[in-house]
Amino acid sequence: MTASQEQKLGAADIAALVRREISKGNLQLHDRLPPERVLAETYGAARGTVRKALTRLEEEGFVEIRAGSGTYVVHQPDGSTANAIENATPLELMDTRFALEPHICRLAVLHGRHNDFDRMEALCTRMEECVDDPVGFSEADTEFHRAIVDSTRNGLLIWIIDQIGNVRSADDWTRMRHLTLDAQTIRTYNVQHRQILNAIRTREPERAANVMKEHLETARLSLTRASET
Amino acid sequence: MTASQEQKLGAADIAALVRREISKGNLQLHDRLPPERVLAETYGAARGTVRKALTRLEEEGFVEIRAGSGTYVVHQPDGSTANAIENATPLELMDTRFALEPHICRLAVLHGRHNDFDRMEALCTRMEECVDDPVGFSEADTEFHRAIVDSTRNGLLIWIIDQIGNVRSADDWTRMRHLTLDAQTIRTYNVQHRQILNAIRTREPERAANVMKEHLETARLSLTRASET
DNA sequence: GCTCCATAAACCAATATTATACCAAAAAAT
DNA sequence: ATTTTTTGGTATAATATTGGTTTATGGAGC
Repeated sequence: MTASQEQKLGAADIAALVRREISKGNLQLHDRLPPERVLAETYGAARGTVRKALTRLEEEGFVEIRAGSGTYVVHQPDGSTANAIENATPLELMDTRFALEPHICRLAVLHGRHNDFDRMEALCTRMEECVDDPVGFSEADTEFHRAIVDSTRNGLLIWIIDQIGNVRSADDWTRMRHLTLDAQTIRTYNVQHRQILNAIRTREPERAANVMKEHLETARLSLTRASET
Repeated sequence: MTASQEQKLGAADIAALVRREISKGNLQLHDRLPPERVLAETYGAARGTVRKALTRLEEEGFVEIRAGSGTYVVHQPDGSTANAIENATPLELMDTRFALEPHICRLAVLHGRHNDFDRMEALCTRMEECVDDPVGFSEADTEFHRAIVDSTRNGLLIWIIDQIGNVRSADDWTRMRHLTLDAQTIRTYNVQHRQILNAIRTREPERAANVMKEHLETARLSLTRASET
Protein backbone atom coordinates (compact mmCIF):
# COMPACT_ATOMS: atom_id res chain seq x y z
CA MET A 1 0.00 0.00 0.00
CA THR A 2 2.06 2.91 1.19
CA ALA A 3 5.45 2.05 -0.18
CA SER A 4 7.54 3.59 2.55
CA GLN A 5 11.05 3.03 1.37
CA GLU A 6 12.55 2.94 -2.12
CA GLN A 7 9.94 0.79 -3.71
CA LYS A 8 9.01 1.25 -7.31
CA LEU A 9 6.04 3.53 -7.58
CA GLY A 10 3.47 2.73 -10.23
CA ALA A 11 1.15 5.17 -11.91
CA ALA A 12 -1.62 4.30 -9.47
CA ASP A 13 0.63 4.95 -6.49
CA ILE A 14 1.69 8.33 -7.77
CA ALA A 15 -1.89 9.28 -8.50
CA ALA A 16 -2.78 8.34 -4.94
CA LEU A 17 0.08 10.39 -3.50
CA VAL A 18 -0.84 13.49 -5.44
CA ARG A 19 -4.51 13.04 -4.66
CA ARG A 20 -3.56 12.94 -1.04
CA GLU A 21 -1.47 16.08 -1.24
CA ILE A 22 -4.54 17.82 -2.59
CA SER A 23 -6.98 16.64 0.08
CA LYS A 24 -4.35 17.41 2.65
CA GLY A 25 -4.12 21.00 1.52
CA ASN A 26 -0.46 20.99 0.58
CA LEU A 27 -1.66 21.58 -2.94
CA GLN A 28 -4.45 24.11 -2.98
CA LEU A 29 -6.94 25.23 -5.55
CA HIS A 30 -5.33 26.94 -8.56
CA ASP A 31 -1.87 25.79 -7.53
CA ARG A 32 0.33 24.56 -10.31
CA LEU A 33 2.06 21.34 -9.57
CA PRO A 34 5.65 20.77 -10.56
CA PRO A 35 6.39 19.90 -14.19
CA GLU A 36 6.06 16.30 -15.16
CA ARG A 37 9.79 15.99 -15.56
CA VAL A 38 10.36 17.16 -11.99
CA LEU A 39 7.65 14.97 -10.54
CA ALA A 40 9.19 12.06 -12.36
CA GLU A 41 12.48 12.67 -10.62
CA THR A 42 11.08 13.29 -7.14
CA TYR A 43 8.96 10.17 -7.27
CA GLY A 44 11.74 8.19 -8.87
CA ALA A 45 9.64 7.22 -11.85
CA ALA A 46 9.73 7.75 -15.57
CA ARG A 47 7.93 10.66 -17.08
CA GLY A 48 5.49 8.41 -18.86
CA THR A 49 4.41 6.94 -15.56
CA VAL A 50 3.84 10.32 -13.98
CA ARG A 51 1.94 11.24 -17.10
CA LYS A 52 -0.43 8.32 -16.70
CA ALA A 53 -1.04 9.26 -13.10
CA LEU A 54 -1.82 12.86 -13.98
CA THR A 55 -4.08 11.89 -16.86
CA ARG A 56 -6.01 9.73 -14.48
CA LEU A 57 -6.27 12.50 -11.92
CA GLU A 58 -7.58 14.75 -14.65
CA GLU A 59 -10.31 12.25 -15.49
CA GLU A 60 -11.18 12.12 -11.83
CA GLY A 61 -11.51 15.87 -11.80
CA PHE A 62 -8.70 16.67 -9.42
CA VAL A 63 -6.43 18.52 -11.82
CA GLU A 64 -6.50 20.18 -15.20
CA ILE A 65 -3.64 19.68 -17.61
CA ARG A 66 -2.87 22.52 -19.96
CA ALA A 67 -0.38 21.88 -22.73
CA GLY A 68 2.63 24.13 -22.65
CA SER A 69 1.55 25.61 -19.34
CA GLY A 70 1.36 23.05 -16.61
CA THR A 71 -0.97 21.00 -14.45
CA TYR A 72 -3.27 22.82 -12.10
CA VAL A 73 -5.34 21.83 -9.11
CA VAL A 74 -9.08 22.02 -9.71
CA HIS A 75 -10.67 20.65 -6.59
CA GLN A 76 -11.93 22.01 -3.32
CA PRO A 77 -11.29 19.26 -0.78
CA ASP A 78 -14.79 19.30 0.64
CA GLY A 79 -13.96 22.02 3.12
CA SER A 80 -17.69 22.49 3.46
CA THR A 81 -17.84 23.39 7.10
CA ALA A 82 -21.57 23.17 6.77
CA ASN A 83 -21.63 19.52 5.86
CA ALA A 84 -19.81 18.03 8.81
CA ILE A 85 -21.73 20.25 11.14
CA GLU A 86 -25.17 20.10 9.60
CA ASN A 87 -25.09 16.34 9.57
CA ALA A 88 -23.92 15.95 13.13
CA THR A 89 -26.28 13.92 15.24
CA PRO A 90 -27.31 14.97 18.73
CA LEU A 91 -25.26 12.12 20.17
CA GLU A 92 -22.15 13.10 18.26
CA LEU A 93 -22.63 16.58 19.55
CA MET A 94 -22.93 15.38 23.13
CA ASP A 95 -19.74 13.36 22.86
CA THR A 96 -17.96 16.37 21.48
CA ARG A 97 -19.18 18.56 24.28
CA PHE A 98 -18.09 15.91 26.75
CA ALA A 99 -14.64 16.15 25.30
CA LEU A 100 -14.41 19.90 25.24
CA GLU A 101 -16.34 21.54 28.00
CA PRO A 102 -14.87 19.97 31.13
CA HIS A 103 -11.38 20.91 30.04
CA ILE A 104 -12.63 24.33 29.04
CA CYS A 105 -13.71 24.76 32.65
CA ARG A 106 -10.19 23.98 33.79
CA LEU A 107 -8.84 26.59 31.42
CA ALA A 108 -11.48 29.07 32.56
CA VAL A 109 -10.15 28.63 36.08
CA LEU A 110 -6.68 29.44 34.85
CA HIS A 111 -7.41 32.40 32.60
CA GLY A 112 -10.77 33.76 33.72
CA ARG A 113 -11.04 37.28 35.11
CA HIS A 114 -13.55 39.01 37.33
CA ASN A 115 -15.63 40.53 34.60
CA ASP A 116 -15.88 37.13 32.92
CA PHE A 117 -17.40 35.78 36.12
CA ASP A 118 -19.72 38.75 36.35
CA ARG A 119 -21.02 37.99 32.90
CA MET A 120 -21.63 34.36 33.86
CA GLU A 121 -23.31 35.47 37.03
CA ALA A 122 -25.67 37.71 35.08
CA LEU A 123 -26.52 34.86 32.74
CA CYS A 124 -27.23 32.58 35.70
CA THR A 125 -29.75 35.01 37.08
CA ARG A 126 -31.28 35.45 33.67
CA MET A 127 -31.69 31.68 33.36
CA GLU A 128 -33.25 31.49 36.79
CA GLU A 129 -35.87 33.95 35.61
CA CYS A 130 -36.66 31.68 32.67
CA VAL A 131 -37.96 28.64 34.52
CA ASP A 132 -41.16 28.81 32.50
CA ASP A 133 -39.64 30.08 29.28
CA PRO A 134 -37.70 27.28 27.53
CA VAL A 135 -36.80 29.44 24.55
CA GLY A 136 -35.38 32.25 26.63
CA PHE A 137 -33.60 29.73 28.82
CA SER A 138 -32.07 28.01 25.86
CA GLU A 139 -30.64 31.24 24.52
CA ALA A 140 -29.17 32.20 27.86
CA ASP A 141 -27.81 28.69 28.29
CA THR A 142 -25.96 28.83 25.00
CA GLU A 143 -24.57 32.19 25.95
CA PHE A 144 -23.50 30.91 29.35
CA HIS A 145 -21.41 28.13 27.85
CA ARG A 146 -20.10 30.63 25.38
CA ALA A 147 -19.10 32.93 28.25
CA ILE A 148 -17.11 30.16 29.85
CA VAL A 149 -15.10 29.46 26.73
CA ASP A 150 -14.62 33.18 26.14
CA SER A 151 -12.95 33.43 29.50
CA THR A 152 -10.26 30.99 28.39
CA ARG A 153 -8.99 33.63 25.95
CA ASN A 154 -8.30 30.76 23.54
CA GLY A 155 -9.37 31.83 20.08
CA LEU A 156 -9.28 28.32 18.69
CA LEU A 157 -11.55 26.90 21.37
CA ILE A 158 -13.89 29.84 21.09
CA TRP A 159 -14.15 29.25 17.39
CA ILE A 160 -14.87 25.55 17.83
CA ILE A 161 -17.59 26.14 20.39
CA ASP A 162 -19.02 28.75 18.10
CA GLN A 163 -19.23 26.29 15.26
CA ILE A 164 -20.85 23.76 17.52
CA GLY A 165 -23.35 26.39 18.55
CA ASN A 166 -24.52 26.38 14.98
CA VAL A 167 -25.51 22.76 15.39
CA ARG A 168 -27.40 23.49 18.52
CA SER A 169 -29.53 25.99 16.69
CA ALA A 170 -30.36 23.62 13.86
CA ASP A 171 -34.11 23.35 13.44
CA ASP A 172 -35.43 19.93 14.33
CA TRP A 173 -32.67 19.65 16.82
CA THR A 174 -33.87 22.58 18.89
CA ARG A 175 -37.40 21.33 18.67
CA MET A 176 -36.26 18.09 20.23
CA ARG A 177 -34.39 19.97 22.83
CA HIS A 178 -37.36 22.02 23.90
CA LEU A 179 -39.34 18.89 24.52
CA THR A 180 -36.93 18.01 27.27
CA LEU A 181 -37.06 21.40 28.87
CA ASP A 182 -39.79 21.22 31.47
CA ALA A 183 -39.58 23.47 34.48
CA GLN A 184 -38.09 20.74 36.62
CA THR A 185 -35.19 20.12 34.23
CA ILE A 186 -34.48 23.81 33.97
CA ARG A 187 -34.29 24.07 37.74
CA THR A 188 -31.77 21.22 37.80
CA TYR A 189 -29.69 22.89 35.14
CA ASN A 190 -29.70 26.14 37.03
CA VAL A 191 -28.34 24.51 40.15
CA GLN A 192 -25.57 22.93 38.13
CA HIS A 193 -24.75 26.16 36.38
CA ARG A 194 -24.32 27.83 39.74
CA GLN A 195 -22.03 25.02 40.89
CA ILE A 196 -19.92 25.39 37.78
CA LEU A 197 -19.63 29.13 38.21
CA ASN A 198 -18.67 28.76 41.87
CA ALA A 199 -16.01 26.18 41.14
CA ILE A 200 -14.49 28.40 38.51
CA ARG A 201 -14.64 31.44 40.75
CA THR A 202 -12.95 29.69 43.64
CA ARG A 203 -10.28 28.47 41.22
CA GLU A 204 -10.82 24.75 41.63
CA PRO A 205 -10.09 23.31 38.19
CA GLU A 206 -10.89 19.66 38.84
CA ARG A 207 -14.10 20.39 40.66
CA ALA A 208 -15.19 22.70 37.87
CA ALA A 209 -14.48 20.02 35.31
CA ASN A 210 -16.35 17.39 37.29
CA VAL A 211 -19.41 19.52 37.83
CA MET A 212 -19.47 20.23 34.13
CA LYS A 213 -19.32 16.52 33.44
CA GLU A 214 -22.29 15.94 35.72
CA HIS A 215 -24.13 18.72 33.98
CA LEU A 216 -23.51 17.19 30.58
CA GLU A 217 -24.51 13.79 31.91
CA THR A 218 -27.82 15.22 33.02
CA ALA A 219 -28.30 16.81 29.63
CA ARG A 220 -27.50 13.57 27.87
CA LEU A 221 -30.01 11.72 30.02
CA SER A 222 -32.86 14.07 29.26
CA LEU A 223 -31.89 13.82 25.64
CA THR A 224 -31.99 10.04 25.43
CA ARG A 225 -35.19 10.06 27.45
CA ALA A 226 -36.71 12.47 24.95
CA SER A 227 -35.65 10.45 21.93
CA GLU A 228 -37.29 7.34 23.36
CA THR A 229 -40.63 9.11 23.38
CA MET B 1 5.98 21.37 0.38
CA THR B 2 4.62 23.47 -2.38
CA ALA B 3 6.93 23.52 -5.34
CA SER B 4 8.21 26.87 -4.18
CA GLN B 5 11.77 26.10 -3.25
CA GLU B 6 14.51 27.66 -5.33
CA GLN B 7 12.59 27.10 -8.52
CA LYS B 8 11.69 29.82 -10.91
CA LEU B 9 8.32 31.24 -10.07
CA GLY B 10 5.70 31.37 -12.77
CA ALA B 11 2.66 33.59 -12.98
CA ALA B 12 0.49 30.96 -11.36
CA ASP B 13 2.91 30.58 -8.47
CA ILE B 14 3.09 34.29 -7.84
CA ALA B 15 -0.68 34.56 -7.98
CA ALA B 16 -0.90 31.79 -5.41
CA LEU B 17 1.60 33.48 -3.11
CA VAL B 18 -0.17 36.83 -3.19
CA ARG B 19 -3.54 35.16 -2.81
CA ARG B 20 -2.24 33.51 0.32
CA GLU B 21 -0.83 36.73 1.72
CA ILE B 22 -4.29 38.17 1.41
CA SER B 23 -6.12 35.26 3.00
CA LYS B 24 -3.55 35.21 5.74
CA GLY B 25 -4.08 38.86 6.55
CA ASN B 26 -0.57 40.09 5.78
CA LEU B 27 -2.21 42.10 3.06
CA GLN B 28 -5.41 43.64 4.31
CA LEU B 29 -8.37 45.29 2.68
CA HIS B 30 -7.50 48.47 0.76
CA ASP B 31 -3.79 47.93 1.21
CA ARG B 32 -1.72 48.81 -1.79
CA LEU B 33 0.71 46.17 -2.82
CA PRO B 34 4.18 47.03 -4.07
CA PRO B 35 4.61 48.30 -7.64
CA GLU B 36 4.83 45.66 -10.32
CA ARG B 37 8.47 46.42 -10.92
CA VAL B 38 9.30 45.83 -7.26
CA LEU B 39 7.26 42.65 -7.06
CA ALA B 40 9.07 41.45 -10.15
CA GLU B 41 12.38 41.85 -8.42
CA THR B 42 11.37 40.38 -5.07
CA TYR B 43 9.90 37.33 -6.73
CA GLY B 44 12.77 37.11 -9.17
CA ALA B 45 10.53 37.23 -12.20
CA ALA B 46 10.01 39.53 -15.14
CA ARG B 47 7.46 42.28 -14.91
CA GLY B 48 5.27 40.69 -17.53
CA THR B 49 4.97 37.59 -15.40
CA VAL B 50 3.99 39.53 -12.29
CA ARG B 51 1.54 41.39 -14.46
CA LYS B 52 -0.12 38.17 -15.57
CA ALA B 53 -0.44 37.06 -11.99
CA LEU B 54 -2.03 40.33 -10.91
CA THR B 55 -4.42 40.40 -13.86
CA ARG B 56 -5.58 36.98 -12.89
CA LEU B 57 -6.04 37.98 -9.26
CA GLU B 58 -8.10 40.92 -10.45
CA GLU B 59 -10.37 38.60 -12.42
CA GLU B 60 -10.74 36.47 -9.35
CA GLY B 61 -11.76 39.53 -7.38
CA PHE B 62 -8.87 39.66 -4.97
CA VAL B 63 -7.34 42.94 -6.11
CA GLU B 64 -8.15 45.98 -8.17
CA ILE B 65 -5.56 47.43 -10.53
CA ARG B 66 -5.67 51.19 -11.06
CA ALA B 67 -3.49 52.59 -13.81
CA GLY B 68 -0.95 55.10 -12.61
CA SER B 69 -1.90 54.50 -9.01
CA GLY B 70 -1.24 50.94 -7.99
CA THR B 71 -2.83 47.62 -7.17
CA TYR B 72 -5.13 47.41 -4.17
CA VAL B 73 -6.58 44.60 -2.13
CA VAL B 74 -10.34 44.17 -2.51
CA HIS B 75 -11.23 41.07 -0.57
CA GLN B 76 -12.30 40.16 2.91
CA PRO B 77 -10.93 36.73 3.68
CA ASP B 78 -13.82 34.63 4.91
CA GLY B 79 -13.05 35.60 8.48
CA SER B 80 -14.69 32.82 10.45
CA THR B 81 -12.88 29.67 9.43
CA ALA B 82 -9.51 30.67 8.09
CA ASN B 83 -8.73 33.39 10.58
CA ALA B 84 -9.36 31.60 13.83
CA ILE B 85 -7.33 28.70 12.59
CA GLU B 86 -4.50 30.51 10.87
CA ASN B 87 -3.94 32.77 13.85
CA ALA B 88 -4.02 30.05 16.47
CA THR B 89 -0.88 30.01 18.57
CA PRO B 90 0.95 26.79 19.38
CA LEU B 91 -0.14 27.07 22.99
CA GLU B 92 -3.79 27.53 22.09
CA LEU B 93 -3.47 24.50 19.93
CA MET B 94 -1.98 22.46 22.76
CA ASP B 95 -4.78 23.42 25.12
CA THR B 96 -7.31 22.42 22.52
CA ARG B 97 -5.69 19.08 21.98
CA PHE B 98 -5.61 18.58 25.75
CA ALA B 99 -9.33 19.06 25.77
CA LEU B 100 -10.12 16.80 22.86
CA GLU B 101 -7.73 13.95 22.52
CA PRO B 102 -7.95 12.22 25.90
CA HIS B 103 -11.71 11.98 25.60
CA ILE B 104 -11.34 10.90 21.99
CA CYS B 105 -9.32 7.96 23.32
CA ARG B 106 -12.20 7.01 25.56
CA LEU B 107 -14.55 7.09 22.61
CA ALA B 108 -12.09 5.11 20.53
CA VAL B 109 -12.24 2.40 23.18
CA LEU B 110 -16.02 2.37 22.89
CA HIS B 111 -16.38 2.45 19.13
CA GLY B 112 -13.09 1.26 17.66
CA ARG B 113 -12.92 -1.91 15.59
CA HIS B 114 -10.17 -4.29 14.71
CA ASN B 115 -9.19 -2.76 11.41
CA ASP B 116 -8.99 0.64 13.10
CA PHE B 117 -6.43 -0.82 15.46
CA ASP B 118 -4.58 -2.43 12.59
CA ARG B 119 -4.26 0.93 10.91
CA MET B 120 -2.88 2.45 14.12
CA GLU B 121 -0.51 -0.46 14.48
CA ALA B 122 0.81 0.09 10.96
CA LEU B 123 1.35 3.76 11.68
CA CYS B 124 3.20 2.93 14.89
CA THR B 125 5.65 0.77 13.01
CA ARG B 126 6.00 3.40 10.34
CA MET B 127 6.85 5.97 13.00
CA GLU B 128 9.37 3.65 14.57
CA GLU B 129 11.14 3.50 11.23
CA CYS B 130 11.34 7.28 11.18
CA VAL B 131 13.56 7.86 14.20
CA ASP B 132 15.97 9.83 12.05
CA ASP B 133 13.40 11.36 9.73
CA PRO B 134 11.49 14.12 11.54
CA VAL B 135 9.46 15.02 8.48
CA GLY B 136 8.32 11.48 7.82
CA PHE B 137 7.63 11.00 11.50
CA SER B 138 5.58 14.13 11.69
CA GLU B 139 3.35 13.02 8.85
CA ALA B 140 2.82 9.60 10.32
CA ASP B 141 2.16 11.17 13.71
CA THR B 142 -0.58 13.39 12.36
CA GLU B 143 -2.09 10.40 10.64
CA PHE B 144 -1.93 8.35 13.82
CA HIS B 145 -3.92 10.87 15.80
CA ARG B 146 -6.24 11.10 12.86
CA ALA B 147 -6.68 7.32 12.90
CA ILE B 148 -7.70 7.43 16.54
CA VAL B 149 -10.39 9.99 15.96
CA ASP B 150 -11.57 8.15 12.87
CA SER B 151 -12.19 5.10 14.99
CA THR B 152 -14.72 7.04 17.09
CA ARG B 153 -17.02 7.19 14.06
CA ASN B 154 -17.95 10.69 15.21
CA GLY B 155 -18.10 12.92 12.16
CA LEU B 156 -18.07 16.11 14.17
CA LEU B 157 -14.94 15.20 16.11
CA ILE B 158 -13.24 14.01 12.95
CA TRP B 159 -13.99 17.31 11.32
CA ILE B 160 -12.64 19.29 14.26
CA ILE B 161 -9.40 17.32 14.39
CA ASP B 162 -9.09 17.76 10.66
CA GLN B 163 -9.36 21.51 11.01
CA ILE B 164 -6.76 21.46 13.73
CA GLY B 165 -4.51 19.45 11.47
CA ASN B 166 -4.47 22.41 9.17
CA VAL B 167 -2.92 24.49 11.92
CA ARG B 168 -0.30 21.89 12.50
CA SER B 169 0.80 22.11 8.91
CA ALA B 170 1.04 25.88 8.89
CA ASP B 171 4.46 27.00 7.77
CA ASP B 172 6.45 28.59 10.58
CA TRP B 173 4.67 26.32 12.97
CA THR B 174 6.01 23.14 11.44
CA ARG B 175 9.45 24.63 11.29
CA MET B 176 9.30 25.17 15.04
CA ARG B 177 8.04 21.68 15.52
CA HIS B 178 10.86 20.07 13.62
CA LEU B 179 13.36 21.78 15.84
CA THR B 180 12.05 19.83 18.79
CA LEU B 181 12.14 16.49 17.05
CA ASP B 182 15.49 14.98 17.83
CA ALA B 183 15.85 11.22 17.77
CA GLN B 184 15.44 10.95 21.54
CA THR B 185 12.12 12.79 21.53
CA ILE B 186 10.84 10.65 18.72
CA ARG B 187 11.71 7.51 20.63
CA THR B 188 9.78 8.79 23.64
CA TYR B 189 6.77 9.56 21.47
CA ASN B 190 6.90 6.11 19.95
CA VAL B 191 6.75 4.44 23.34
CA GLN B 192 3.78 6.56 24.28
CA HIS B 193 2.00 5.87 21.02
CA ARG B 194 2.33 2.15 21.69
CA GLN B 195 0.92 2.61 25.17
CA ILE B 196 -2.03 4.50 23.80
CA LEU B 197 -2.73 1.87 21.21
CA ASN B 198 -2.50 -0.93 23.76
CA ALA B 199 -4.86 0.79 26.18
CA ILE B 200 -7.39 1.29 23.42
CA ARG B 201 -7.02 -2.26 22.23
CA THR B 202 -7.53 -3.73 25.67
CA ARG B 203 -10.58 -1.52 26.08
CA GLU B 204 -9.40 0.50 29.06
CA PRO B 205 -10.90 3.95 28.52
CA GLU B 206 -9.45 5.75 31.51
CA ARG B 207 -5.98 4.36 31.01
CA ALA B 208 -6.10 5.33 27.34
CA ALA B 209 -7.13 8.85 28.25
CA ASN B 210 -4.41 9.16 30.85
CA VAL B 211 -1.65 7.91 28.60
CA MET B 212 -2.79 10.39 25.98
CA LYS B 213 -2.59 13.14 28.58
CA GLU B 214 0.97 12.15 29.39
CA HIS B 215 1.79 12.12 25.72
CA LEU B 216 0.44 15.62 25.25
CA GLU B 217 2.27 16.77 28.36
CA THR B 218 5.51 15.54 26.87
CA ALA B 219 4.74 17.31 23.63
CA ARG B 220 3.94 20.53 25.43
CA LEU B 221 7.21 20.34 27.30
CA SER B 222 9.36 19.95 24.22
CA LEU B 223 7.40 22.79 22.71
CA THR B 224 7.98 25.25 25.50
CA ARG B 225 11.57 24.17 25.69
CA ALA B 226 11.95 24.90 21.98
CA SER B 227 10.34 28.33 22.19
CA GLU B 228 12.74 29.38 24.94
CA THR B 229 15.65 28.94 22.57
C1' DG C 1 5.47 -17.19 -26.78
C1' DC C 2 2.39 -13.19 -25.16
C1' DT C 3 0.73 -9.10 -22.71
C1' DC C 4 1.15 -5.38 -19.52
C1' DC C 5 3.72 -1.93 -17.58
C1' DA C 6 7.50 0.98 -16.79
C1' DT C 7 11.69 3.15 -18.73
C1' DA C 8 14.44 6.09 -21.63
C1' DA C 9 15.24 9.12 -25.25
C1' DA C 10 14.09 12.08 -28.76
C1' DC C 11 11.31 15.43 -30.99
C1' DC C 12 6.99 18.42 -31.68
C1' DA C 13 3.66 22.01 -30.54
C1' DA C 14 1.66 25.01 -27.22
C1' DT C 15 2.42 28.26 -23.95
C1' DA C 16 5.15 31.08 -20.72
C1' DT C 17 8.89 34.03 -19.63
C1' DT C 18 12.25 37.41 -20.47
C1' DA C 19 14.10 41.80 -21.70
C1' DT C 20 13.39 46.10 -23.58
C1' DA C 21 11.20 50.03 -25.07
C1' DC C 22 7.70 53.35 -25.04
C1' DC C 23 2.91 55.20 -23.83
C1' DA C 24 -0.68 57.01 -20.59
C1' DA C 25 -2.73 57.83 -16.16
C1' DA C 26 -2.18 59.32 -11.62
C1' DA C 27 0.40 61.31 -7.86
C1' DA C 28 3.91 64.20 -6.01
C1' DA C 29 6.88 68.03 -6.13
C1' DT C 30 7.91 72.55 -7.73
C1' DA D 1 -0.43 75.50 -12.87
C1' DT D 2 3.44 73.01 -14.44
C1' DT D 3 6.91 69.76 -14.21
C1' DT D 4 8.69 65.54 -12.50
C1' DT D 5 8.19 61.10 -10.79
C1' DT D 6 5.85 57.02 -10.13
C1' DT D 7 2.64 53.68 -11.62
C1' DG D 8 0.14 50.76 -14.63
C1' DG D 9 -0.72 49.51 -20.00
C1' DT D 10 0.95 47.75 -24.27
C1' DA D 11 3.87 45.78 -27.73
C1' DT D 12 7.46 42.68 -29.54
C1' DA D 13 10.96 39.30 -30.59
C1' DA D 14 14.03 36.00 -28.67
C1' DT D 15 14.27 32.25 -25.50
C1' DA D 16 12.84 28.82 -22.14
C1' DT D 17 9.62 25.80 -20.26
C1' DT D 18 5.97 22.49 -20.47
C1' DG D 19 2.76 19.12 -21.98
C1' DG D 20 1.96 15.75 -26.17
C1' DT D 21 3.60 12.04 -28.91
C1' DT D 22 6.25 8.46 -30.69
C1' DT D 23 9.61 4.86 -30.60
C1' DA D 24 12.58 1.32 -28.87
C1' DT D 25 13.81 -1.39 -24.79
C1' DG D 26 13.48 -4.43 -20.83
C1' DG D 27 11.34 -6.89 -17.14
C1' DA D 28 7.41 -9.35 -14.56
C1' DG D 29 3.68 -12.37 -14.77
C1' DC D 30 0.78 -15.50 -17.38
